Formats: sequence, C-alpha cells, structure tokens
Amino acid sequence: MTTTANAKSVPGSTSSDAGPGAPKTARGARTRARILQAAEDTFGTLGYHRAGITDITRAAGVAQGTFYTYFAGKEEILRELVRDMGHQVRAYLAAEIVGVGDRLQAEERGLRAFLQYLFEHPSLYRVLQEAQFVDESIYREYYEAFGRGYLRMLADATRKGEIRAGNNEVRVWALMGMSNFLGLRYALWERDVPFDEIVATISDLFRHGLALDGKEKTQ
Amino acid sequence: MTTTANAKSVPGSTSSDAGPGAPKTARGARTRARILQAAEDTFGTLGYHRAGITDITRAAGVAQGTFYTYFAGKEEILRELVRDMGHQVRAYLAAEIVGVGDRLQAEERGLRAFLQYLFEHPSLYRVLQEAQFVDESIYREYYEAFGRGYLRMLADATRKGEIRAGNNEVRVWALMGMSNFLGLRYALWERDVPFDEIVATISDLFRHGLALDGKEKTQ
DNA sequence: CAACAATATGACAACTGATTCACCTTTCCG
DNA sequence: CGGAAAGGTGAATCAGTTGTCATATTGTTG
Repeated sequence: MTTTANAKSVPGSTSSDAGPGAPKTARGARTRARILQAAEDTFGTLGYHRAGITDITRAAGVAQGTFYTYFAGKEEILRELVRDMGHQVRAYLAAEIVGVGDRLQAEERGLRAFLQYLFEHPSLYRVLQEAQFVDESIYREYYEAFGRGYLRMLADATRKGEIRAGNNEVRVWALMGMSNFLGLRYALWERDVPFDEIVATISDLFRHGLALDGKEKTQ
Repeated sequence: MTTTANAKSVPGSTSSDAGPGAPKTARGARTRARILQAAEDTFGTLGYHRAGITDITRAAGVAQGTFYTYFAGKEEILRELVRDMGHQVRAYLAAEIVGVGDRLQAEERGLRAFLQYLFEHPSLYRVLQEAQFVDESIYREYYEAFGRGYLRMLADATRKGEIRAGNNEVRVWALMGMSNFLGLRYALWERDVPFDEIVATISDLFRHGLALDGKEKTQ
C-alpha cells in the first residue's frame, strides 16, 4: 500500500482505459453509465470514504459484482468520474463565454457561470476535492488541464491589449483559487449574497484593483 | 453512521473539550502533546484515512490504548489538531504584518508569509483540507475565524481610505481562495516560481487591477 | 433454435482498522 | 511507607469493506 496506486500502470494512458473491459453491447454501455452516475451521486452525498461499493450498486440498481465488470475498483471509478466531470464543466464554461467582447467580460460571465454550475452540480466540488487525497495526480490533471485553457485565454487577451502584462500563469492559479472559494462559500454553503453582487465585486477588483484609483503607482 | 458525527454533542462547546479527560500531571500533558504532534505528522504524510491509530501511537512511542486516554477517537484528534494549527498560522501571520504601512503592503507581506509558512508546514494544507470531508464544521470554523480577522482588517483599511469601497466579505473569500491555490501550486507542488514574483504579480493586481490602467470605467 | 459470448447476480472469504478492557506501572502526598 | 489516583499497555473484539467466484440470465449469430 506504499505505492502511489495505479491498477493499470501504463504510463501514458491518455483516456478511458476502462479497466476490466469496456462494454461491448448497448446494454453494457447503459449499465456502465448508470453505475458512473450512481457513483457521482453517492460520492457527492456521502463522500468517497463513507460511500461503499454497495451504496453505489444499490443506487444504480445492479448487484455488487456487476461493478467489477466495468471498473477495477473504487479508485478507478473515481478517476473516471473526475475526468468526466472535468470535461463537462469545461464544456459548460466554454459555451457560456463564446462571443463576449473582451477578457474582463469573459471573466464576469465565467465566474457567474461557474457559481451557477456549482450550485446545480454540487457533487463536482466534493468529488474533485476529495479525489485530491485519494490520488493527487487525478486532481492535478484536472487543474492543470483547466489552467492550460485559462492560460491560453489570458495570453490572447494580453496580446490583444485587453489586460495588463504580467505573469499569467500565476494569475491563472490565483483566479482559479478565487472561483473555487467563492463557489464553496456562496454557491454551496450559503446563498446569502446574490451571484450578481459577487461578480460585481470581483469585476471591480479586475477593473480597478483594490487600491484607490490612481493613488498607488507601481513601486 | 448517518449522523453528522459528534462524540460530545454539547452544542456550544467553545474550546478544548479534551474528550475523555484532560491530563492532570505534567507527564500526562507531555504524552498528550506527543500524540498530537505525531498525529500531525502522520495525517500530514499518509492522510487522515490511510493513517491508523496504530501509526499515530507508534510515531508517538506509546501503546494504542494510551491514545484513548486523551482523545475520544480519530475524529476528535483531528478537530483538536485543526484548532491548534489554526491558532498557529494566524499567530504567525499576525506577527508578520505588524507595523506595516498600509493594507496593500500588508497583503504583500501576508501572502509571502503564508507561502513561506505552508512550505515549512506542509501538513497544514493536507490536514485542513481533508478535515473538510470528515466534518465540515471543523473546516468552516477555521475559515470563518480566519475570515473574521481578515474582514476586520479590510474594514479598517476601507475606513482609512487605503482601499476602494466594496463588498469586503466577498473580497475576503476571494483573497483566501487565491492564497490557498497559490500556496498549493507554488509552495507545495512545485517551487518553480520565486515567492517574490508571485507576490509581485498579485500586488500588481491589487494596485492596478487586471484591466489596462484607466482604460475601463465602472460600468 | 443451438451454442456461445456478454452481462448480471449475491453470498462469502479475507482483511482492515477502530475501540475496549482487564491489568500493570509510575507518581504523588499525607 | 502505603495506597490511591493517574498514566500506560496491547491482545482481543467487533463492525464494516472490498473484491471473488460459481452460477444464472440475456442477447446474438450462423
């Protein structure tokens, strides 16, 4: 149990390595999907550790053994899940910011969309954050993928002169951190501040900084 | 196992409810402290779930049973630990920003100090973040305490005219999120960007925003 | 429709790890 | 010194989990 885990230790396993065997019929595909969905719900509610395979299969309406027809174990289904959910958020966010004028507006839309998404899919937060402690690489992969896309957009914006020059990599991590915490606090814990106000506050930070306008100069 | 856990379910248990019994001699106090320290190391390295009571007591150099002389169980020692560690970071950060000129400078110092602290005490991140899924209230307590102090400072700064007026509560969560992610990425995962540069990047964001200077107006 | 492959079942073996408890050792103090 | 309280021990208990397997069902194809 000292190894960093990895049933199929093929180094560059790019995508769905689907463990034991990918489904070969439509029925199989459907069952696999049901189990995956059940895992999302179960992990989302009980958390990874409290959730048993039993809970997942019960929620999916299949027998325990069926689980192992499609997944090598609990850890593998988590990996699969995070990959899936990652694709979904990114797709959602990308769709929400197509055609906006500039980066600042994209940030506003993106933040609001993220808050909304998290509110509608609370499992995302839990599954993702908990995955971090099951296998750090799953988590890093998610944020690094997310970050790459983000970085590209900031670089574009810098080139177009929409934002100040600066270390965009660092900015990306700062921005992801902000969204994450704002989402946790205001979309998951307590919806006591309207998303509009949150977005406005952050937008003001992006447009003017925290300092009084023009008061401070770059030292 | 459905309840949200709580050995001693006294509602307003403010502080060290020290479970079974607080130590009554110096020897006892020492042993308790050794166990707490061992728990920090063990949770920090293996994580909460992989760490067994056995691992903790072995690291502390005591027998299994001794653990239960001072703590009601695994969950309680985690609670205690987070409380302790919380006090320590806050004290450290507070000490690092005494006597700085204004809020912007305090933010710079604070961020650097946080990165440094995290680098020197990597367990903090893991213990804290994992606690979230063991008992959310432990985690919320930590950030809410942290946030309260932060909010007070921002309110002061607003009053003194050091920063723009705005929703400081929301800002606090945004700022905590930033530090958290920057710490994870640049202090724990990979030290490939000097702290100075990170601080400079964020400082620039605070002083000027992301937008080109003076280009954008409040809509 | 016979025969074979893919799916599905669920009882259970094997194991892990938290907590208990009956008993021993050290310390303290009148 | 005596004995009571505090501290310490670790084998045994006990609850819960994962993953396996022999068997049954369903679907497919020549």
